[in-house]
Amino acid sequence: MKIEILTKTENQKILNGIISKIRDLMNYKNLEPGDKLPSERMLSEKFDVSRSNLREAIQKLEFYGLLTSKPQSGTFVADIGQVAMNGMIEDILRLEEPDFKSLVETRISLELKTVRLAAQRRTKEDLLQMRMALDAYSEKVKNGEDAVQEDLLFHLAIAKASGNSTMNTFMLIITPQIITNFEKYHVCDKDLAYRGIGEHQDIYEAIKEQNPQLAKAKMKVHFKTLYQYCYNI
Amino acid sequence: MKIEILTKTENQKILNGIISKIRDLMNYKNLEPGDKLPSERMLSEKFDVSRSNLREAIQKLEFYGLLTSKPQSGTFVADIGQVAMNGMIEDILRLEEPDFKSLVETRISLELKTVRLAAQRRTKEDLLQMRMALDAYSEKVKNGEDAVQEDLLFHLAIAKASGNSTMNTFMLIITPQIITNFEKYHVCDKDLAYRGIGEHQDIYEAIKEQNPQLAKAKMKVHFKTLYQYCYNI
DNA sequence: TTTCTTAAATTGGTTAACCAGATTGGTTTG
DNA sequence: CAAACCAATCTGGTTAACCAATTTAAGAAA
Repeated sequence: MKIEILTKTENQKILNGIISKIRDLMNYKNLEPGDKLPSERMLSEKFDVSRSNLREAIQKLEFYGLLTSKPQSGTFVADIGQVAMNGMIEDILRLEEPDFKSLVETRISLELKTVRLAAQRRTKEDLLQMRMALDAYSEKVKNGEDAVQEDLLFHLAIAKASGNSTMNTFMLIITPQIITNFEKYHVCDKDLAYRGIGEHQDIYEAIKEQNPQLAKAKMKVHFKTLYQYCYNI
Repeated sequence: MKIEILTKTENQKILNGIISKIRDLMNYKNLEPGDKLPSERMLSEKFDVSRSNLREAIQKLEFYGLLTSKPQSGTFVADIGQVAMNGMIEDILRLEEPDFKSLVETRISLELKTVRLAAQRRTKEDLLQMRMALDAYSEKVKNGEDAVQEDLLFHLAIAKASGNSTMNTFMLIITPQIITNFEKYHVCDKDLAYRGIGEHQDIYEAIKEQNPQLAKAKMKVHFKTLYQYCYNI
């Protein structure tokens, strides 16, 4: 068989095609939670795709919790009924690449929550890590150096201190994309960076004092100065 | 070479081991943004792991936006400096499986935002889809059937109407895990389901009227009844 | 007829061989 | 001397062969 190299978007298209075929099959066969899918080999032949592509598709559905595969046994429908299964797969297929505005919106929403949780739950170790990130940030800014990374680490330290592993994960997912965009558009100028020092300090103090409402307010201030230029992009 | 089948947790451990080795290498070699990593074959030999395992590790770092690999060319460090790179990898390695409480907290926080955005941005198609999900839910409840799926689809319709693809994705990620837990602990009794009809209706109306604050308030009410039993688990 | 045993077939996971495109270094050519 | 060219090599991606655990069902034993 001839080997073909695909770009990532082409590959994505094929994957989505396979996923929709899997959905159709599950509907046609009326597969219910716990039922076993046909084997990978059979499906790849039936759909006329390579087994590795089919595997990728299954793994994507596994990521969203819709299928689970057991070694040497089979791939099974998760505990999700047909209605929800169809709805979710449709959503997954329609998912588009996130735009910068979506990322920023989501970050603000998440951080206004993590900062409150951090104020409630922070341990001494959490405080120490935040302190270190904060100091590293100040140092860089005062030396006139770029401090986007240190800024980021301070915010990630807050996410960690929130004690919510889901939000922590989400912050990790969106953070690098935000950094990339920030650097691309040169969002951070020096004046902004200087103001950032005091704002970080305020947030840190509020968390230290375990004052969730104050922490949230200070985070809001921080975002306001951060993103006042953003929406012109 | 002898083939070994691993459980998913064992595999996860190996993956994390490889990731930390990649981090060490990047530090030792002072790799900067844009620099090329050694080839997969070299790394797999150097780390004494299979190439496929190494590939998985790289793909995980790609998922978090820390590396990008170009076909027939190489794997490159993303536009993230060494400090942030180290911090993020450390966070990724420490990530634990989300507990139910984290999921619920995150869902509430996300949905209180998506519902406001949906009220601002919903199109007529969005309304239609929400209406359909809502009717399907009522129907099921009135027939005394389980309606967890239809409930879910209503909430996903709101996420879609929010016009924020990032939040939409996040909702898709956490939703199946929440359903599974709900069904496991039998959170939803019939009384709750009946009240859900009216609450959904209220949320829908607020979104239709494009009243973000009211929509948020109604969503809060909905969550209150939904999760009043949850925290006993 | 029922239950236990066992061997063959099936399955998802893993490894190794292979492919096509990109890179690179040297050579040729203007 | 510089630019264009070309082939050998290297790279990530893809496929096919292989592995071991599981499942299945046929056969033996009760």
